Amino acid sequence: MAQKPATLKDVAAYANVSRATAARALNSYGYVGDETARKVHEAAEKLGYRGNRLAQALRNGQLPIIGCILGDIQNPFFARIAHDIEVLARGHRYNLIIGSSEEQLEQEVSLLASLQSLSIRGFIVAPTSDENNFHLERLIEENVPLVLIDRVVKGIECDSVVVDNEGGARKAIEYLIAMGHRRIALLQDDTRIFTSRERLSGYQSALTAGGITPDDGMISVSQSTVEHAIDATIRLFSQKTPPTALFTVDSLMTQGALLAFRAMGISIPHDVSLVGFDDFNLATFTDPQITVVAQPVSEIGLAAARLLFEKLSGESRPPEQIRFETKLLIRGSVSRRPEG
Amino acid sequence: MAQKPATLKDVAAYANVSRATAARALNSYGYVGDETARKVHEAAEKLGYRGNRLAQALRNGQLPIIGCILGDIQNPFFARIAHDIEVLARGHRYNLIIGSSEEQLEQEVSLLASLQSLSIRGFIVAPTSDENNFHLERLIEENVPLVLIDRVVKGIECDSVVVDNEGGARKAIEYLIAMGHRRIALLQDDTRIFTSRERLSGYQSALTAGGITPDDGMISVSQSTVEHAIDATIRLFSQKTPPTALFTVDSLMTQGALLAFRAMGISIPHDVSLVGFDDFNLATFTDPQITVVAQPVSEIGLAAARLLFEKLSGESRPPEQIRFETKLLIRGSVSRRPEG
DNA sequence: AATGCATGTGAGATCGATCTCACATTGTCT
DNA sequence: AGACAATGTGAGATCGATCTCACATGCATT
Repeated sequence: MAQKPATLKDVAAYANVSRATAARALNSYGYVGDETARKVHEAAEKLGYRGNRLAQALRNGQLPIIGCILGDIQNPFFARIAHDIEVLARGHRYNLIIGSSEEQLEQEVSLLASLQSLSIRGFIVAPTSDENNFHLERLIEENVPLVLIDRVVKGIECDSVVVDNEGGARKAIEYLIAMGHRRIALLQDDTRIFTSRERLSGYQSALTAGGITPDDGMISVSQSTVEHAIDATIRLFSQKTPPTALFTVDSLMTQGALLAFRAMGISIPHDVSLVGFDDFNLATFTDPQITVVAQPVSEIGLAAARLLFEKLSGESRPPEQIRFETKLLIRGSVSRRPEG
Repeated sequence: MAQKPATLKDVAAYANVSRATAARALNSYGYVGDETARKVHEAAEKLGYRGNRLAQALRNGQLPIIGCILGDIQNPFFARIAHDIEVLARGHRYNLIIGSSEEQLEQEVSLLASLQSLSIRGFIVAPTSDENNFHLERLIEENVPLVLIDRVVKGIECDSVVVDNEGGARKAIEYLIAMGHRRIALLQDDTRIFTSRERLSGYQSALTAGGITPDDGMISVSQSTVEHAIDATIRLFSQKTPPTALFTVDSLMTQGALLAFRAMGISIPHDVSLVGFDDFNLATFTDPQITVVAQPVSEIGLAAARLLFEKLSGESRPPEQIRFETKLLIRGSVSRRPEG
């Protein structure tokens, strides 16, 4: 059992050279005799030598791992992004550490600290909060490559990849208004979260532009899980004068709303119209099919990883802020409301 | 910019003691004077000292990180498990590295090697293949804590957490047979994969027990993604004498089948009956609601993490093999077939 | 022959934390 | 007083890979 993995010292001893020479041969730098190099490689092969990445990292001050701090890996949006980043990272021989902040600033801060103490230099973060981002500021100051994803933060100058949340929400609400709705509800997660805030703002500005006064009773806040969204939807639609339409800010909440409606015996689009932010697999299977604001999910992770590796390869350029457009996919979950 | 993080040496210098004493004070071991300890803690505070986990890991030979190699993080089943493991790991001050094998043995092997060279000692793996598992054998030999999840491998003696795949599949097929179906198709992923093989075996044994000869034309293999499953389903149901019922082996494939049926204008349960393995959020929202074999997803990650941490804390006991039961949730996607 | 340069190699320092060992102080007991 | 423990501290080794420096060679040029 447990024979330790071979170290460089073992290889050097086996090949009858010094550690320095062995290192030169294996990493091909400096002068090494052909014959010596051959011997070293042979020894490495024989002993099954695979460098200790920990020692290498300690020496050169950084670990080839990308730290990825997301809201929740169970959200298919983040899962897709994580997957895409991992694939790209693999191409650069990087691994991926995924941490969930669970939308807790404290957890985000401590995760980041913990990863930094691993000499990880390269982060992709979906920041939870708009404020108290000293931890991110410090990364920038220390010149650690950082890409913000899905969310940006004021005062933090760095690469970022987001979508046009406000515009997307506005399109959704304008469409609902055009279909005759006036009592339009919003199911969102905490407004500490950037996307939530932006989508709220698109919701509000579209309402106002449509001559409708935003009403706090039309807004419900819940965590972004199917279960919480079910409760929040039920609360929203148990009012005396319930909304005629609902806009949900992410796909888990959309699914929660669907399940809540079913439980309450509310039919879509007959009783209530629904538009969700972020498309999902079964949006076209449900009856009716669900109208959504789609984001180019497959491009977000890719873009973020690309930006990060540019920075990691030492490229120095001004921060790049990528913002993807969203698209309203009109399906069947919205009905025209005659009276308005 | 970029002032380096404080090291133990800095703290020691600031507190006017040696590195050894500073270490003793911070890690509270050995003898340290009260006053000295106070000074050291004060210095650490002032300098914002947070140990370098890399150096610590190099020293004591292991890194407090769990390596988690799953099939595909985009499958909600694995995403849930990863999430649960992460939460538990956080409690032990461990981080989680997630790698996707993408069901490629080669990728699984190289991921594992790469994580091992980080001195990670503690793995949770959903092995891709039943054969050529030298990499896993080596872990066992080297006494590295390993928990297999969702899948076991013959010849590898270690902790594992799986569900009763064969029984679950059998229940599904028996139910379909009882409802009068005889042309029952199977949509599965590669039989290299343990769960796929077990579910296939449950499918076959139930058919045989029901007096039905298994027919290869009734079996379609696809990768476990919604897109691939759509294609595979279409192929399956474009035959001259198409099946009257379909059993799908995971939730992404179930969703693919649903979308394929919609695209082909096939109605459930009127034209085709459907049972899926693994429940999913919208299974009760679709019309009809989808009958599934449910597995206790929330317990799998928890159990795996528990077993792993038992081993990591040095507990030595014979390998524990946990197998959860599955449950057939009868909803509305199966119809009785009069003629049989 | 003396100088220069290209080529090869090894000894030792370094990264940061921790641990062993040796060396001081005290205080306590015979 | 002398012996011995309990307490407190620092010097140096260690983990494994890499890099700098110094030191050899050999060959070609003046």
